[in-house]
Amino acid sequence: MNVRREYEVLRRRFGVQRWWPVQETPDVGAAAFEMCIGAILTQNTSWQNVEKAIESLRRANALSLHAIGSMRLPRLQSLVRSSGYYRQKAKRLKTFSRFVTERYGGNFKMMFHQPLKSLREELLSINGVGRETADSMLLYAGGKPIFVIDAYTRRFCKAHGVVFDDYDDYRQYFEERVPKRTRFYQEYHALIVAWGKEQSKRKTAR
DNA sequence: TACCAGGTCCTCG
DNA sequence: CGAGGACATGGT
Repeated sequence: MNVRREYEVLRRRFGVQRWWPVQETPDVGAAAFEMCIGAILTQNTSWQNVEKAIESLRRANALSLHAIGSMRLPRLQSLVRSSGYYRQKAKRLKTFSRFVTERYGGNFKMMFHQPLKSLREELLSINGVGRETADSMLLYAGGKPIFVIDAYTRRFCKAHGVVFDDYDDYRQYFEERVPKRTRFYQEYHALIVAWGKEQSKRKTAR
């Protein structure tokens, strides 16, 4: 497929998405942390359910490294319950928070100051953080130029006759065909999600 | 009622 | 490795 052209097609069809402008928020650290939490909670789960969980965390004043790290597990489980797999996810949130606390002395933002490649490796070493989750964190929280591949992206590719076996092949496919710019990657992925949602809506309407 | 949703990890052969 | 299963809620 013509990856550049398909971007324009999506852009005309769905308009500007501008997901989570973390870099333009007053408290960049807080917004980035929330983005990372969202990335874990959304694993194989609808965003709608994730939003409820994030709202619960916010109301409980629990959207911080320290809060999640020190909270009792059952309490955290009940706060993220609506996101599904809630025992597993509560544990993953804790693992992630503890990792950052130990590795960076609780200075969450410092994490994104190291070289991209080693940072990605590091994220992947955390239990509960796989490639899509790591890349979402890098792209949307860290503002790093990494193209995120998810179920929608694979479906989008397939619809255009492009199929690979491996996750990283998809990533490479996009990255070598569009300008290496964070904003562009963010917007493109968001547009693919918009496309994917419309597809599933249409399917159920048939 | 059944099926799906922006994955990841573990186990077994 | 690689296939298969577990994890769980909320919406349609």
